[in-house]
Amino acid sequence: MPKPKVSPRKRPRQARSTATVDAILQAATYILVKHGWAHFTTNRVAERAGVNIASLYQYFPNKESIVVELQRRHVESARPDNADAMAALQAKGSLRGKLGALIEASIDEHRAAPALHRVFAEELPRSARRTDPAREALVQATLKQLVSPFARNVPDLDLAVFVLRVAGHAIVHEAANQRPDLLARPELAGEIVALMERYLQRPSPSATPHPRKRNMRARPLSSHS
Amino acid sequence: MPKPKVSPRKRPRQARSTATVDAILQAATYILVKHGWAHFTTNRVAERAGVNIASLYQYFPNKESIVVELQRRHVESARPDNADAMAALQAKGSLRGKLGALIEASIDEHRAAPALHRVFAEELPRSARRTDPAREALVQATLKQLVSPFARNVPDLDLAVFVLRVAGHAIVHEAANQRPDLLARPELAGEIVALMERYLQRPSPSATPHPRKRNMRARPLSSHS
DNA sequence: AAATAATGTAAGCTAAAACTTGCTTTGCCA
DNA sequence: TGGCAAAGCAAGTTTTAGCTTACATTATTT
Repeated sequence: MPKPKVSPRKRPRQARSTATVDAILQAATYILVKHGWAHFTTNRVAERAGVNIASLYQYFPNKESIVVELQRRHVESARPDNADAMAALQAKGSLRGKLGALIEASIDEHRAAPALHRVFAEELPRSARRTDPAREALVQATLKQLVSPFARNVPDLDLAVFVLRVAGHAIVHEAANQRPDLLARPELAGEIVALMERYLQRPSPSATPHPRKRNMRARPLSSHS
Repeated sequence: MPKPKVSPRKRPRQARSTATVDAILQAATYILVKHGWAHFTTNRVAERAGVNIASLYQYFPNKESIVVELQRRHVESARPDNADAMAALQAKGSLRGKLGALIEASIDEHRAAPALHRVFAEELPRSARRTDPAREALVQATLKQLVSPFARNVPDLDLAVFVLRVAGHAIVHEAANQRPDLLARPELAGEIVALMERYLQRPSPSATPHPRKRNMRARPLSSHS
């Protein structure tokens, strides 16, 4: 399989052409969000952008490259936020504070453009998706650095960090896409922090493993189907 | 937009034709798993199945209907497992036992056909995806029933159940798709249970909010970036 | 202001992929 | 064993969508 091109075949040099490119990307965003990848065609994008299809192909070598550029601009615009979040992270001394800053940043990012975010994460085929495994690994490592000083009675820190990372992201992502009402509520971040914090800081194993005495107050009201 | 048809235009009546349908579905599975939705074409499916394209269209009105049937059979085959899991759930008295049974069932389900599961969840376009919102709501309600007797100091049970449901599923799903090594490890279920259990059973609010005395042993080794 | 480069567009081409038509073969049943 | 319905297939048709060619227009440079 030949690696598909991704970089534009021509760089816009005049104001006119950068406006054209912007129009194309804006139209592409609209089509993707409104109709999904299945109906995302170059002809349609060009039509909605009000530019000729041939002009589109002057700046984008193929269909995929349009959404690649969209994703590039998307993460680009999120970078300053990430920098802020990182600074805030260093400032907080407590685990709770650090986790809170992290989650808030993630929620903000999802709030910014939830529909587009969903398309990138769920709708694109693998060929057009910018999966950056290096970035994933970096996040994993950073998170591990962050939480490791606070972990108590965690048998496998790598496993725990995986659990935390996936859970945290999934909750925010799912709320953004399926339950915008939840994303809007201020308690959400606190709940995720609680989930993570208590998972990381467990009582010493000797306290729990006594099997008797466990359910002195845990009997349900009625546990029928 | 006219609702696309989904039911076969002709029901197979002889053994020969049910074999044809099976061959089509098997080929469809192969193509989907191996090459993804982008390369999933009716001609290709028919070719691999060794049946004529016209025969395919005798039993499937269109391309989408093939993967819809695939999904139908998939959940069909998972149903007995679910029944078993439900029975096991009732048997366990403790929260830990119930959660453990639930997670184990989910892990088993993902272990059974991880590649196909991934395709259904991540690769299909919305038009071909069988999202059953009623089922989602049912899961949410069932889970709430299950955990509500055990929740301690949880401010909003609905929110908490959302958090649990999404986190649990995401961890298993992500492990199945990105980290098969993790899915194979027996500790995984225990970790997820720990995450859920401790999140649900929190100390009374008056115990934590003393800000001093918090970090008597939590100072990191070295917290440089 | 002429030359040249950048940008824009009308009108297609092409290949692929969804889907049909018309006919033959196969199996069931009296 | 002949009649009939189910099943199968060769060879299309048609539409769609990615992409190109050849030319026209607009800006920049000297």
